[in-house]
Amino acid sequence: MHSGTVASRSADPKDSRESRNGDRPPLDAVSLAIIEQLQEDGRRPYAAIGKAVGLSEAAVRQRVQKLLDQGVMQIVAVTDPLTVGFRRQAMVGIDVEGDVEAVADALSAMDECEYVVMTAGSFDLMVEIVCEDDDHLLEVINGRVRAVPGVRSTESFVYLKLKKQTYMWGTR
Amino acid sequence: MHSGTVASRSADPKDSRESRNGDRPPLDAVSLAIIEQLQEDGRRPYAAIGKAVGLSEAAVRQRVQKLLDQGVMQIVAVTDPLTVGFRRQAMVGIDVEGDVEAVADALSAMDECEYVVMTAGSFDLMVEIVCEDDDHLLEVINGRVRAVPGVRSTESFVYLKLKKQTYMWGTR
DNA sequence: CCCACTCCTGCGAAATCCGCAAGCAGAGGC
DNA sequence: GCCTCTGCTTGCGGATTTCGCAGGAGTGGG
Repeated sequence: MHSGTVASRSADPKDSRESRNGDRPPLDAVSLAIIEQLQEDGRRPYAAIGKAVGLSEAAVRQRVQKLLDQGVMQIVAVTDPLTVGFRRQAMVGIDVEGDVEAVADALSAMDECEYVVMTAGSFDLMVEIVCEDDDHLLEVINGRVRAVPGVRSTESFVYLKLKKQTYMWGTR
Repeated sequence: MHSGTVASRSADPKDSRESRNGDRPPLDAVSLAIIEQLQEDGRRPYAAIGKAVGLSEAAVRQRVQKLLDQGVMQIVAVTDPLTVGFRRQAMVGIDVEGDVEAVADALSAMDECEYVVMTAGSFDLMVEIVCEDDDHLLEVINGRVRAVPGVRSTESFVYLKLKKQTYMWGTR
C-alpha cells in the first residue's frame, strides 16, 4: 500500500470509503505511539507496547481494539506480490469525463484494482492494478477499465521493479 | 501499501531491495493459505490458522517464522495517513536521464517517499510522497526531488481522495 | 449532588505462544 | 540399500499473553 484509506471495519474484506476522513478526532499522542509500535511489529504483545508507551496492558488492549473498530488502523500481513504469483503490475492514469467519483467506484469494484485514488493534475484518477500475467493485464486495462462509462483515456505505467515500500508514518 | 516489495528482514525499518525477486521458490499452496489468513487478521492465533489450512499449530508457527525471516511477508499495522496527521500526499512521475536505478535509490532514501517503483512508459519512476502539509510537499518535490542528479522533469498528482486500498492478493 | 460517560488500573482464569524431543515420511545423493 | 536432509506431527510443560470484569478517577450535564 501505499498510504491510504483503510477498511471501515476489519472484518470487511474490501473497502471503499464513503465517509470523509476528517470527521474523526485527530488521534492523541499515545495512540500514535501505539500505532508506531504495531507498525514495527503487528504481533507485538500488549504488555510490551504498554511498557513502551506508558500504559497498562489492559489500556493498550482497549485502545488497539478501538482503533481497529473505528477503522483507523488494520493489522495485516503484507507481501511482495511477485513472490505470491502476481507477475504484472501497472499504475494507470485515467482521464475522466463526467462524474469522477462514479468512475472511481466502478474501478474500486474490480478485484485487480488494488489502489484507487482521485488526483489533481493531468489525470483525474490513478489506479494500481495487480495481475497474474500480461494477458490478464491487457484484459483488465483494455477490456474492463476502458469500458467503464466516463473513462476518456488511460495511460499505463507497467512496473519494472519495486524499489521501496514502507508503512512507517508516524515513525518519523 | 500497494503491492510491493517487502523488507528483506522484518527487523529492518527501511527496505530498498537489492536482490531480484524471482530468485525465491514460488511459494506453495499451504503458505499461500497461511498468508491469506494473516491478511484477514494479522494477529490470528497459530492454532486457528492451522485448523484453516490443515496443519498443526507448530508447523504453522515454523512456516510463519520462516516467511517473516525470508522477508516474503511482514505483519504490520497500516493506517489512513490522513487520520495520523499527514494531510498532503501526491504521486509524482519522474523523467530520468542517465542511471534510473541510482535516482530510485536516492529517492528511496527520503523518509517522505513511501513508495518508489521503476516503470515503463512516459515516466521512468513513480514515487508516492506523504507530507504533513502543502509547504512540506512543496519543499520535498521542488527542493529535494528535483535536486537529485539525473532527474530531468517531474509531474505531480496531488491526492484529493483515496477511494480504495487493499492487501488481498492471494485471496482472489 | 448525582448521574452518565470515558479511560484507566488490577487481577484472576483461560488461551496462546514457544521451545524441545521423538518419531515418521518423502526426496535426493551415492 | 543406506544415509542425510527437510518438513510435518504429536506431545509436553512452562512462560507469556489474552481476555473479561470489577473498581476507581476525572469530566461534564442537569
